[in-house]
Amino acid sequence: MVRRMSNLSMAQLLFPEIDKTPEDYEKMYPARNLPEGAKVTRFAPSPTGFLHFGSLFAAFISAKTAGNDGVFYLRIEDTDKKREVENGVIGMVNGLKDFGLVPDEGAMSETEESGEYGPYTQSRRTAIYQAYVKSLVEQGLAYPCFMTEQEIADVRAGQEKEKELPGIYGKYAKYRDISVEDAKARIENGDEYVVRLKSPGKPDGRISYKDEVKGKIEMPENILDIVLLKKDGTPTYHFAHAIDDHLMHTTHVTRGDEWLSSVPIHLQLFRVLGFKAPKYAHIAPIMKEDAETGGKRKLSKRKDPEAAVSYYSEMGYPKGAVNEYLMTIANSNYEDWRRANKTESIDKFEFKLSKMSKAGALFDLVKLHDISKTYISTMTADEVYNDVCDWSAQYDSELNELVTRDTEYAKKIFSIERGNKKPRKDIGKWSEVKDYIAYFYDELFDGARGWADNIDKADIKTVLERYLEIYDHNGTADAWFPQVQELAVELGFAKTPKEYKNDPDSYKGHVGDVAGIIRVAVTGRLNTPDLYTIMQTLGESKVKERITDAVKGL
RNA sequence: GGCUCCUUGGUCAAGCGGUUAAGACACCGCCCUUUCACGGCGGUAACGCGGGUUCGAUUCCCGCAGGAGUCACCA
Repeated sequence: MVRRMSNLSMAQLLFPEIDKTPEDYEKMYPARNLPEGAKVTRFAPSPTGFLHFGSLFAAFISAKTAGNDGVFYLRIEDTDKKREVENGVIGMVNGLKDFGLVPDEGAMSETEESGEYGPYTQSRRTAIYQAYVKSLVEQGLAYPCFMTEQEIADVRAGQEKEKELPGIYGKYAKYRDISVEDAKARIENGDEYVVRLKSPGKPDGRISYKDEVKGKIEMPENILDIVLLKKDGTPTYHFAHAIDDHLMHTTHVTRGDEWLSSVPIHLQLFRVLGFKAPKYAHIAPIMKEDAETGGKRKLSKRKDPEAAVSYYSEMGYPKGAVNEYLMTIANSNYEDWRRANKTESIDKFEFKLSKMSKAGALFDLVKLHDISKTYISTMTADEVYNDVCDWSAQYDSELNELVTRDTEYAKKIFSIERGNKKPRKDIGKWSEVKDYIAYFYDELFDGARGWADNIDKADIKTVLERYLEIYDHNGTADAWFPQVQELAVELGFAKTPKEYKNDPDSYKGHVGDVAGIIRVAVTGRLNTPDLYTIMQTLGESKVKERITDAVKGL
């Protein structure tokens, strides 16, 4: 009885201003009205403004777990002022949006948010956390701790020396049973304090739970009197996680597996608070081959440019392609599904947490590039055009000027060998486009160069001069190649590569060499898409001008 | 160091007691082809090590090794 009285007055001493109770908040945030089995997930970053590829992956997994029926929301974990960055929130929101991840509710910018379960920014939820801590103190489950940093460091040093579990617990929990009078005196004296959980854990206790991706996991129970509220009154991650995910009715907590080892703390918190714990899915980090050690390591913000999602925007990987790649890493059966459902939306694929890999996958830029090439090859010319415009507007003003100057011309270029049954797979990212289309624009075309060295310069000249004479811009695609063949035969080249192969000494080369000469004259390249289409796109005068110039240059 | 997770080709990975150990990317070869791509066909290449259990282990158990994560008033 005395004990209870003192708990109540302790709570009142610590939180005189807090008048709401947990019950009040439970009423404010009732269960969500969702279909049976619908999942509620979240992405909860610190607003550093820097979106790591691994975080994007975690957000992607969360969003896919919620699927179409559930809710995926964005919560901002800004309880550490040291980490904060100006406009960090909008940076995260835009980073997600760049890859098509738009939360159903939650923070939208530094000041705006949507949804019924807010605030979604932890710095605006202080009163909520404190109400729950107050209640815990009333129940004798939490207490103020006045240990100084130095004291804690000393305790730790001693524990390490004795090879004991480091932390504040048992006999090291100096203020576990502090009296109200003592606390009052210290507070009046201006001493700073944190509020700690009076951990009910037993030293040899074990807990086990089933992780949605890692499977059954068994760990020692938490016995540490962990900090609930920091000295400035803000909550620690652990406490905020318990309160927020409960009040926001999160059903599945998907997060990086660096959190795996704090699950015992979290489960204990949920139990002490009387909450039902959510399901956890701990996902492995995306790794990177480490050139220095030859091993694997996490994608590093400092060492790897591709760690920042902005890298993919800058390089111009379409968001759909990045999504394809993420899903490939997430669920390996996705590639099979995609092959069987080439034109279906990625949303039709049934993503499963249980199919995720337990170990960290090595990031594979080459594979991303391949997936992106395939993805872009299925886009229409208009889609390519629009994406190139959007990308270049932000990252390459010269390219942007070129493609927007003459929209029809640009679209014609992007239409070449596109939309047929075997579309070209050549562009992997938008930053390659300028080089790829360079010869369609005089400003970027740097002349006929790179002649194949198996043909004499004199023969090249003859080919071009004769071709100029017979070139018929109004000819059909079907008539074009036979004409080149005729020219080849006339000038001593084999009509087909096969003929040449059978008797190389009788010819100067074959029709492919002739086409190659024209190709170099017109485009300055040895490898291009279909030459006829290119010439049609360039226009008669431009083709003739290029060939004429090439002849002069020889 | 304690605790915990992970370990199939170069990479991502199927597999869940008996398989010629899938498939994809990359690489190599051939075919197709006016070039380059694409596409088609084929090829090289893997169960970390040591013990068990079992008629039989990639698969189950135990060690070991290696890798990763975590041990804050950071998330």
